[in-house]
Amino acid sequence: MEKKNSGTVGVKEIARLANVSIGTVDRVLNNRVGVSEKTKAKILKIIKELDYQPNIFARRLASKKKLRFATLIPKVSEETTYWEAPLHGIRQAANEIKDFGVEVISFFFDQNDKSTFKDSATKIIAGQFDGVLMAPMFEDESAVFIKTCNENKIPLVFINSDMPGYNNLCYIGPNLYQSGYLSAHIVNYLSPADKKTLIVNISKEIDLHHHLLRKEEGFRNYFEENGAINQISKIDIQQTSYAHIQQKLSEQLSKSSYDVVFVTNSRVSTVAKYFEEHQIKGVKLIGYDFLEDNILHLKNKTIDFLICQKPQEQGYRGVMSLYDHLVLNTPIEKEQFMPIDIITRENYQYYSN
Amino acid sequence: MEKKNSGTVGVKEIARLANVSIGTVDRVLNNRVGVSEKTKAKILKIIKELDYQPNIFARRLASKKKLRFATLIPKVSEETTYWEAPLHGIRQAANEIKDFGVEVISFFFDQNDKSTFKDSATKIIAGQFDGVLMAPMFEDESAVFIKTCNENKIPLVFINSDMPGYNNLCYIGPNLYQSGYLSAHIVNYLSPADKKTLIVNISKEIDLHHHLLRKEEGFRNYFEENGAINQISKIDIQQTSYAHIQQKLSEQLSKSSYDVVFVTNSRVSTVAKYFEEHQIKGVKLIGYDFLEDNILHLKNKTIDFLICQKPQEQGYRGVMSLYDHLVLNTPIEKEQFMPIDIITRENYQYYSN
DNA sequence: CTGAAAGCGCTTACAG
DNA sequence: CTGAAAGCGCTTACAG
Repeated sequence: MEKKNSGTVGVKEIARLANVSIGTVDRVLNNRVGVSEKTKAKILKIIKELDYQPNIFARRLASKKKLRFATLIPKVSEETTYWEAPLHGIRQAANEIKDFGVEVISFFFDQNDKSTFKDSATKIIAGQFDGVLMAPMFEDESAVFIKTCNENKIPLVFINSDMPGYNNLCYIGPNLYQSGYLSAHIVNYLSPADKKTLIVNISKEIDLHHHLLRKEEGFRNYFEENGAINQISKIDIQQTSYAHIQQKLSEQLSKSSYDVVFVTNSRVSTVAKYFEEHQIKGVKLIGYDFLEDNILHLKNKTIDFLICQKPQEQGYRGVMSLYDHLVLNTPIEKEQFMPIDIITRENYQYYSN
Repeated sequence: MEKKNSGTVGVKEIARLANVSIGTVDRVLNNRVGVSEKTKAKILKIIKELDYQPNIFARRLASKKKLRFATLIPKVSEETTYWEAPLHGIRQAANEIKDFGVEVISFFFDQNDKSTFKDSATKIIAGQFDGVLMAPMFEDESAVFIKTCNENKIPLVFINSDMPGYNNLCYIGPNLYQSGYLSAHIVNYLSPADKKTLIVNISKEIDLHHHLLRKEEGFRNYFEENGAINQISKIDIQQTSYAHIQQKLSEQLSKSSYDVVFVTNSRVSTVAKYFEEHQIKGVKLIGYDFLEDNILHLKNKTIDFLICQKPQEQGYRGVMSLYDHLVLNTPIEKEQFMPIDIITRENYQYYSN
């Protein structure tokens, strides 16, 4: 009467071998309390010897356990649609794991208003979630939130920008310094040999500004380390309205002309708009992110290169990391840097964010 | 006595509503024979009204159905390790879906020996597989194999290179023309303005050669369409030994010097080796593929750019497409072009094949 | 053409 | 601390 399934062993077989019931096997399998050390050891030994692999389908079918993840990222604004992509990735992951009993709930904040971050953070704490994914943009407010999560033993994933020195499960996002470094490397290939380069930082929030400075640092260091001839100027624009940006750019460009302009974030489309309106030609323009506006100017030939770091995948992998950690108990790599993709008008058609 | 699971409906509920047994519901669900048109219609109606979604876990747990996929790609040779990556992707996919009852068996052929392709193809036909993934490198031999698969109603996925006009499930791989076009676009940014460019095709097999010509075509057309000043020469090297390549390159370079050399495949490392041994400097070198040898020369600064098209993902998505088609019954996109990635010495660290 | 029962490999109360 | 039973939502023979 061979009625065993071929090859794979199950709880029943383990129970038989250990002379206990399957209930007891289940208890040690899911390390629940209420098993004597002795029988526990015996069962553990058998499990190991047999290299027992639980059947995830049977487990899911029988289990009623549910997990809940919270995500906390900036909301999509008129100023930038960048955060659509991570949200899309989060939703994709949520969809894939919902059949496995996990629910993902999204919270948002306004990049220009720290209080909205605090409000959402408070809601998440109150919501008793099992895992959290966040974009830690505001340092102080994030630090407070992280501390509370740590106290409640809620695993935290950071995406898009890191906060080193905190107790998070992992970081998934760009290496900012290296992306600036790469940009300089590209610039270095462009003619003429002794180019005049302008770095443009556009950002309202001081906290966000730090990230741009990391890119600037990478950019500058490339030229230093490689001894390339290059004159670098820079301009910080701390208001994001077009009128203001326009005025600042006009001031700067009246003082000097440039061969290359490097915009350290996705606002590059604003600079492109300025170039087009003012008929500025022959200046190589490099910026960040695969956004509709930017792609438009890439097609126009106003923007030459866009650097992009898979924002959608950041959201996707962020949620999946929580799942892998909490459900599958897989070890998670602490720092997961995204590829640094170079997008031009001849390969953007096939790019996947 | 509410013991129904919240929200979701199952076969039991459908059976109750239709006044039949769950066995009958199961029959129409999996469109098996032996149900009267009348009850079938009734059940179908209820399924639709309830928007019934089967529980995949229960299905897998209860089902004993197995599927078998075959893959047919070149074997890794000393000449090139390129095919490690697609194989790796295939294995990754195989691993992910093995719990879902599908087995993936890999067959190989020698790129320099068509008879090995035919041998493996024969084995696959004999093996009665449910789906096939292949790299259709040899046109005539592939055509015969494809025909047999079509007759046996075995779905076919092509990776790496396409064979348009055949009845395949989908193609997953590069747009060769566009990758040549992009390469030219990059070259166009390089100094000096009026560069002398050399195209190098290295390939033994005539069939493979066609693919290189598609890239060359894209490369040349870019300059034509963009009216850029450029002098293009080219050299076809039909033996792949280093001695032969060396001789051919020496001949060519003795006639003229070049600013840029574009190698249309992964053999670019051989050209790099030649440059290093012969102390040729200041020539920009562009080629294909994220292979260990190539990356070495990228780090050396002999190779400037590598174009890469995610070979591992091609294998992964190829197998997954068969799975999605056969198991999940998802619609599959016929042409799936890979991104065209630009790799330099400053971003290769983070590249994922 | 249709139904009733057993079973897939787990987890979940419940009883002791 | 441990066991026996019911059940998760399907599929699979088997009987009629």
